[in-house]
Amino acid sequence: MPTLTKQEAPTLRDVAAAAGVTIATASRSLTGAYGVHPETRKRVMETATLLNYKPNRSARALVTGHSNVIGLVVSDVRNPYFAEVARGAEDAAYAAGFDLLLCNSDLYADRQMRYINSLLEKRVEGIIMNSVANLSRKDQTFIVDSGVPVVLLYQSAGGTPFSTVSADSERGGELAAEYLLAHGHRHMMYLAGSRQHANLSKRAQGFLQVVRRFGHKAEAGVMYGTHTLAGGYEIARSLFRKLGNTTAIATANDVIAFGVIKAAIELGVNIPRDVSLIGFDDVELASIVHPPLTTIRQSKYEIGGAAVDILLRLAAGKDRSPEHRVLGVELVERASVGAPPSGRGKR
Amino acid sequence: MPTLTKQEAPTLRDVAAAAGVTIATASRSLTGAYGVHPETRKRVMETATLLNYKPNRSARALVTGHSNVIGLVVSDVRNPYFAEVARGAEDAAYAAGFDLLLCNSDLYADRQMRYINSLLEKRVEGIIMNSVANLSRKDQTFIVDSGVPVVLLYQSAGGTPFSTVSADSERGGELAAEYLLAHGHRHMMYLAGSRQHANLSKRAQGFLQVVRRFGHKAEAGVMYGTHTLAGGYEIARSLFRKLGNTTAIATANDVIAFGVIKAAIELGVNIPRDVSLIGFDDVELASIVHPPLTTIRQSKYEIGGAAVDILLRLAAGKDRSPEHRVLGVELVERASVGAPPSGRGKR
DNA sequence: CTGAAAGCGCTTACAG
DNA sequence: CTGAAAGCGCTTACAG
Repeated sequence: MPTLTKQEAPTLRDVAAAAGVTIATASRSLTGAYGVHPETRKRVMETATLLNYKPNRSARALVTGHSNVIGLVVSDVRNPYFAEVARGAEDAAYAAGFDLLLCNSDLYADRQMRYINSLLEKRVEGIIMNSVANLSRKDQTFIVDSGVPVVLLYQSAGGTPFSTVSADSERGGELAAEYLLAHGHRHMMYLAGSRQHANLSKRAQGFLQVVRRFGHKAEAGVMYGTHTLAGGYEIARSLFRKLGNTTAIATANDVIAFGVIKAAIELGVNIPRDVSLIGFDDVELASIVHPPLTTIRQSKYEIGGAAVDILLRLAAGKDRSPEHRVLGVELVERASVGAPPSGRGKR
Repeated sequence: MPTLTKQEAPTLRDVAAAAGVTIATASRSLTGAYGVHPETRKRVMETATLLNYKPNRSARALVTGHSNVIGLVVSDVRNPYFAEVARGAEDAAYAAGFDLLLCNSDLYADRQMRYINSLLEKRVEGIIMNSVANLSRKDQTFIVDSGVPVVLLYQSAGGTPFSTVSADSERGGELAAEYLLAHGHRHMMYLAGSRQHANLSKRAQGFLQVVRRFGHKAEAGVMYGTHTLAGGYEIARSLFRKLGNTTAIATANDVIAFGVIKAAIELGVNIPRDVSLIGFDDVELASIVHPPLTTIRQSKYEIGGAAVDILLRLAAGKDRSPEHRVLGVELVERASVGAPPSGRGKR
């Protein structure tokens, strides 16, 4: 096989010389600025493709001040929720000619900050971050002061300097509780995931509020952990050992519910016969899990797209005031919720 | 010119001025080049943090010629396989101080090429691409000629100018066939996904070879489609309508198998009682699906990491000769494969 | 419509 | 150890 001779990549100067113009005219021809004679432009374009010219984006970014890059900082793309968000964001970015930098933080503050710094050095046009809750006050201020548009993926706690996009978490939690109560459940357990996670907390809040409003005949406990399959699995294993009178489990996201299902299969617990289960997210796989998971659907892909939308608007204009969007949720009825078993759940 | 107001991001010049040195010394202090007096360096570093200075990566990239960015072009991050690969790649990149640009091509040639061009303009240090099979000869040559290190995520067809990293697809296919045959299956169907996809084809090849070697008493058909949940679902729906004597289904990846499961649940087909199913990948969710999916495990996360490894080596040295890595596979036994039903599968 | 020139913010030989 | 200067590859006022 012939080894390629690594010739230097042609620059604008090469194109200009070959086309018999100055680099100014070459630049104008290539960037589509008007005020160039059509024939000149045509000639430049042709020699550019002939020479296989590719503009150096670093050089362009340096002079224009625009990187056309957006940073996406999520906990972990392997979480199907974030994969959906990432795809939605990437499609929106692609459509606008922007690139997306993927960062997985595992929600570690130091890793998040290292990413933030790196993105800032890259002069990204904006940053999408799932959460900022585990950062210190100082780190948060640092980000605000940097001036980059930031959109967070949870509901605004009010008065945030960051934009936010999220599903209506509280309403989702309410929906889950109402559904469980309607099926006769009175003793429920809420697997809330991380305490610090704003969305998850809101979901728990919505859930607990409805249960509380129901009166003294219903009750719901809360268990915290990590919002992963492994986290749900761990908690479910201990929960199943002393189920007591709880007849239904609600989880802060589908992945936690998947962990519950895994534990149930292993321990021979039948869902929904022995215990009912309702998730949150409606991840694609929720429908093929056993049993198909009843859950609260949120529009993950659209959330990613909306986040990019906001960022593009913020990056384009001089108005940097934050925007907040809340997308609706709906209950998706499948097969993981049934009536409480007759033996348990009654005092 | 008056001094800059505080809104403008401070530049090296600002830091240098504040520290009482030239930008050359400031630069050397910040980049850690040796030959700077410790006290001078200390002073520069302090004023840099004081001014909240962040080096402009575009400027640095322009002069050094190093972007420290790697491009990852996959079909779709929502495919759990790619999510795993992406995470493995991102972790490796992060550890090396590189950033990862995420691109979803849906395997469309034009979208792939637009990404390639964009990455080339960004002067990425390397590109990880799941496949190049659907690109024209011309496009492939274009990529080779560009000189960027590229690693593909499938087994080398031999003599490729690109590096490759993948699991041992053929061996995986063999493993699946051997397992099914050992369980007494003689009439099998292979859901191969896309015809063009090298890995998937290799898997089918390995599978069919073993069946063929078994002799005239065993047979296997092949059905093509898209390698997605929806694709598996579609094919399975039609397959289940006229199952004939086929008693086992093998799929080219887990996601296709998930589609089969979904169709099975809907049509009341019981796996593995009515028909056995074996997947490929061992995606995290494979264990909690109903029934837990027997499948061939490949090390997805490690594949992503290995791809970055190769790229970093290629980017660092002058040796640009491609490298090929094949990672082992293993069968993970769960509950989706059983004996053939007594009624069918016998002539 | 096109050119000459300044400059974006850095790094790095080359001197001293 | 530090400075003066060139230059990376572009874009864009400013003239003509």
